[in-house]
Amino acid sequence: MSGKPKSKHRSGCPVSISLEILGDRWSLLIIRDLMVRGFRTFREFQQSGEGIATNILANRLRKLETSGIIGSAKGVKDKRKVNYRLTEKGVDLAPVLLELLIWGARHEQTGTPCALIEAMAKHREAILAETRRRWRDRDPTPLQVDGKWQLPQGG
Amino acid sequence: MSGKPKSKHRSGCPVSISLEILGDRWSLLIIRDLMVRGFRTFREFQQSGEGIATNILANRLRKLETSGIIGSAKGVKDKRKVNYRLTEKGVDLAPVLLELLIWGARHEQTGTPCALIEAMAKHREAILAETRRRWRDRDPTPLQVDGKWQLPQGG
DNA sequence: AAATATAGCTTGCATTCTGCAAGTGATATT
DNA sequence: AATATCACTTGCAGAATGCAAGCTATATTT
Repeated sequence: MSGKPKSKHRSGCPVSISLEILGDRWSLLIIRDLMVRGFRTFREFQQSGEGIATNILANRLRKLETSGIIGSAKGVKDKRKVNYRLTEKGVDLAPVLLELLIWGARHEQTGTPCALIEAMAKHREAILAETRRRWRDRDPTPLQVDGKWQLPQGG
Repeated sequence: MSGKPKSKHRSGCPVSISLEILGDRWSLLIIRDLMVRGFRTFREFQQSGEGIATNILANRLRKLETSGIIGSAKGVKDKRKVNYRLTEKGVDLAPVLLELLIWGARHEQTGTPCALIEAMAKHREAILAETRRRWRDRDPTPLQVDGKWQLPQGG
């Protein structure tokens, strides 16, 4: 019953508030795995290849859930498993992720072919529309498999 | 002359590499201040209102310069001052910043009016074009003053 | 049914990063 | 000449991170 405000932000700037939630090395990678790789479980995130420690992963999943970006549910077939999924708030991060991808691919040595980068920048809206559609339809197949994009009409 | 690779990345994923550079609570805020508020000096960043510590600020400015996102030059009138500026690589972060802004404004309590958020989302391309133009023309006036956007035809 | 394996964490500990206050050196102003 | 300002640097305490090991619940194998 205290009169204190629940959240104390550094400032009212939306960018600042977004960074308080997402501004670390791991959170957006987890969201990427959920969004484009179709990962659902703790194990999958852990073996994602980036080498996140299990305590950090558990901590980030908890924070993302608290922030309303992801949700979780126990597996029905295998009750040991916990299936994570993006919320609408989470899938709304698709543009952020896509812009980070385009920027990194353009300016850093990532091995991404130039033509592919420019194609992604050009078909930005189509990629985002497909991402949202897949989420709405609960389409479980990954958008990206082994680094290759699975888009309609081969964008 | 060693055969070691200069940079060891967690993975080749562009998102991952972008986050190794930008994935913290402060870097993108400094870029925001350069891009939309017209800040140029250490003092200005420090007094930006978010409360960054001076050692962290110095560290981030150094890292951003090493990454080629910003450049710096001693002041000509006042030689104590160091003027920072975005490089092209830095200004290419405008879409990332804008998407973070739109996401935060949509999903968090930032006091941003709904109408303004949707206007920004709608006029995305115009805002980005204006940002790039201002950078190319070295237009020194801030894009945003006291939280109000200074855009042609009042977008 | 008992033993073993797997999934999703938690714990302990050493290292690194962060935040805060104070201090420093090079200009600039009074 | 004294004082102020700018851009940092330093010291230190506390928080976050990375790594290995352990733990509990459920599933699979024998």
